[in-house]
Amino acid sequence: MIETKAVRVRFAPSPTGHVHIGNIRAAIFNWLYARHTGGEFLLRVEDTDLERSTDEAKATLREAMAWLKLDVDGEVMYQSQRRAAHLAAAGELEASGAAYALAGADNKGEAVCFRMPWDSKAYEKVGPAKLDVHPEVPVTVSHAGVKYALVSKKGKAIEESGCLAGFSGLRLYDANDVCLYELASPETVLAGKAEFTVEHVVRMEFQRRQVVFEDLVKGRMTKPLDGIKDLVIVRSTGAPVFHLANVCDDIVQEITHIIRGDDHVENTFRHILLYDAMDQKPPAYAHLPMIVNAQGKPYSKRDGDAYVGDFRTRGFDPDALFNYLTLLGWAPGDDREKLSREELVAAFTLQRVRSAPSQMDLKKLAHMNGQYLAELPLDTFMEGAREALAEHDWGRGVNEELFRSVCELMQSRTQLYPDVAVWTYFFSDELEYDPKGVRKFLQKEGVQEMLSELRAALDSTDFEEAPLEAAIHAIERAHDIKEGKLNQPIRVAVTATMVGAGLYETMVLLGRERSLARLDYAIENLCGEGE
RNA sequence: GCGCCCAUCGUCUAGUGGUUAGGACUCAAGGUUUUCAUCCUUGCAACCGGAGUUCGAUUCUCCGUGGGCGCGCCA
Repeated sequence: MIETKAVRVRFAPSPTGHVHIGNIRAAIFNWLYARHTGGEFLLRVEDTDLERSTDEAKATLREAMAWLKLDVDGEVMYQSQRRAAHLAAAGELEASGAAYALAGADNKGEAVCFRMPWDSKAYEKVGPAKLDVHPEVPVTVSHAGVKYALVSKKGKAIEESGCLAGFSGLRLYDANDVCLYELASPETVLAGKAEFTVEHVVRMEFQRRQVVFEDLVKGRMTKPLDGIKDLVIVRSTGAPVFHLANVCDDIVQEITHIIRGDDHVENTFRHILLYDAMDQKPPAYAHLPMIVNAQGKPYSKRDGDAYVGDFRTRGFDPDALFNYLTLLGWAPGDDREKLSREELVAAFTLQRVRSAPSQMDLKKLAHMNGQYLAELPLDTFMEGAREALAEHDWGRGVNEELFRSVCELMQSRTQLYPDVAVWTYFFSDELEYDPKGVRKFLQKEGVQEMLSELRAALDSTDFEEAPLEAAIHAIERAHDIKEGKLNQPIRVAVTATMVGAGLYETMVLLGRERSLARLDYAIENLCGEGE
């Protein structure tokens, strides 16, 4: 019988700035996985870099998560408070011989360095390796690794180094094919009892080994051990390094699945060895593809739209953004795209995550946002609209009843909240008439006359949809033009634009006084033949 | 430079050893609508290249090419 441990995942951002769209996507995937499996979603704030971590960043982080409704289970862990535990772990590693002291380059003290273990379950033999070495640079072999120089195409020396474990069965040869050195007993070297510097080496041979782990989205991952370096886990200042803190805390929080950005793949090869050295079983890993900008490049500080808060101020709905971001690098496998939280939770699996980077498409996001806005409860829509309206002078302190009616009328045709900028004509009398509309619909033969007649007729017309329509149609019939032909001229006259909701409804909302005043203004000042 | 990873319409993606390679956004053309939006119909548009395996490769393998990531006493 297999006992399956309850899933525990975490989002572990470092609060050094605004929350990046890629970061929050990692949070979303973690959250989805936790909810899908009935596990727990933890938050760990990695604020060990005290100089760059700010309270403001911590606050915006929590805001962004709350906005996207990413509810956290359990206590939030602040990594800065775990420093003692991290240092203790480093001490144990050093005591057991798994880590060693490293003299600081600037003589400021000793750092602690984790040595890639000589043996591990994660290693796998891949056969012999042969490397050409630059003869003028001596090869050094010590418990801290092997340093050597390869030869570039132009004959220059390229300095390289790798952990000692990467060079099992190492042999160094000179130009006469004489073996100058053989790593016969790694124990002696590992214990720091012997160190070698060998000159005039032109070739090195060793048994290549690689580190292996199974990634839930990328599959089997391998990396040659000789390309891996030992890892500083405590700085010479005495501060624990990310790698140590990260692994220690994941152990303490009993994290079962680490779901994070692709940029951490390389760390994983070393982290699993750290787990090993601490006698812990590594968690499962899932590395998510990166999100890139419209140029196909990673988001940088120059991309203003990379921060979660920006999406909010630009008028996106959190559920729409959540839905869209979920679809970046993941798909349910059928043709569904607009999915509710529940549907997303039900459908989400790590197996279906892609492993190629994907680009944001703001147009598609906006389209989806429009769908979400249209379905929002009126009161929720009003909140967002009110916020966006407050950006405009004419949009503050508006009549509540009118505002509600306008929202009702316009909700279905609003894609982004800032689109409410076009609602001016409902709330203000300072209108800027669309010149194209004026030319096309008002400065036409007969329009002035018909509008005048309509104006007169409206004095005795109820401002309700049906009577308005009837009155307009009567004029049209009298002038022998198609019903509806007069609507656009009227629209331009009373709203100053060519687009909007139904004309009759719009006029009702505008009310008699405003509608007639604008009609008067238009007849007097805007009509007449254009030249 | 070295290492790891990736590659289907412009973009997000589905999919298969034999399919008219499907959907969505965008764009274009129609229809509905008093206009706009919604909605509906139609259209444009993709398997990076080359070898190999195979009766057959977009799919499997290898080699290129392109892209991303990593190579810190940052996280």
